[in-house]
Amino acid sequence: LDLWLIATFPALNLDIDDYPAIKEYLEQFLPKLNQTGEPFIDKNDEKQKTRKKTGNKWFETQDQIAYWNEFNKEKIVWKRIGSILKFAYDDKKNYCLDSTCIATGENIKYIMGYLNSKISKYYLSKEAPRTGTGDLIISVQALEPNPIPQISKEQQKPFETLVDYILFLKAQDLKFHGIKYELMPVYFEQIIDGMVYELYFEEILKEADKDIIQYLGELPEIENLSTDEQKMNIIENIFNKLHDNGHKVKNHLFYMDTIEEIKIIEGK
DNA sequence: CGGATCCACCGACGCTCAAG
DNA sequence: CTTGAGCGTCGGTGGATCCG
Repeated sequence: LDLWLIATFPALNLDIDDYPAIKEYLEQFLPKLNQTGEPFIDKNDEKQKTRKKTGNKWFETQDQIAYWNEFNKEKIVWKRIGSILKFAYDDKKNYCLDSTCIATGENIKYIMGYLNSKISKYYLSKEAPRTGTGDLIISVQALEPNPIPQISKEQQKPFETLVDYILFLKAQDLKFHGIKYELMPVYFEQIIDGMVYELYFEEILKEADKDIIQYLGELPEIENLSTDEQKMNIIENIFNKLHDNGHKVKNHLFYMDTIEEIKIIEGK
């Protein structure tokens, strides 16, 4: 299945006459497509408005989007406004609308993992501006001052690998596999939450013998494995090991909210 | 069960601001 | 002036839930 995206960004300076099939298709939506903001009467005698007034041509999008090529890069995508914060990873060149934001650049998987962590959500819920109805506005302005711990590529590795595990698991039909498999991505997310706490409160956690990063052990990469079965086997083995009640990671995570700072962040 | 009601969310709007 | 980024708001929608 081939899907084509028609993206008539003004910044592309397209001549619609070079694309007769697209022109013919879009013309059926005139005069609605005009960007004059003027009202008009449609076929059913209903009063309608053309699109908002801009200097752009009738077949073009409303916003300039000179940065359109950023959509083709590895990126984080999130909904700008809402009560539930989710930061998604995309390397499939998805284009998205004004109701979302994207971020491209370095360290994408680590930053995505961080932004989805409890500590980041706590920070945003305190610091980000809100709409009149109380929804959070997670704009560029809200994210820029976010104190994301800057760590080396080497330190980012376990974050990235766990992100890969979670992305793989969430792409599977976990209900079909069973309840244990549904728990796996949830637990790996908890581990990342704990790792981010450790970046912030390393001294406190080590003092209380509740740190986890040094106990994670080897987390094998899955991206070069050829079959989903191989990936699932690796991930399940790691899960079995880290989720065992005798394992320090499980034990330390379970009691992490005895730390006062973490208790506050988790609202307990 | 079907209709009424609610509510979170999406897409789009109108606007400001910056730079040239 | 034009181009371009992006902020905060709002109406409509559709899924979820309630209720008779």
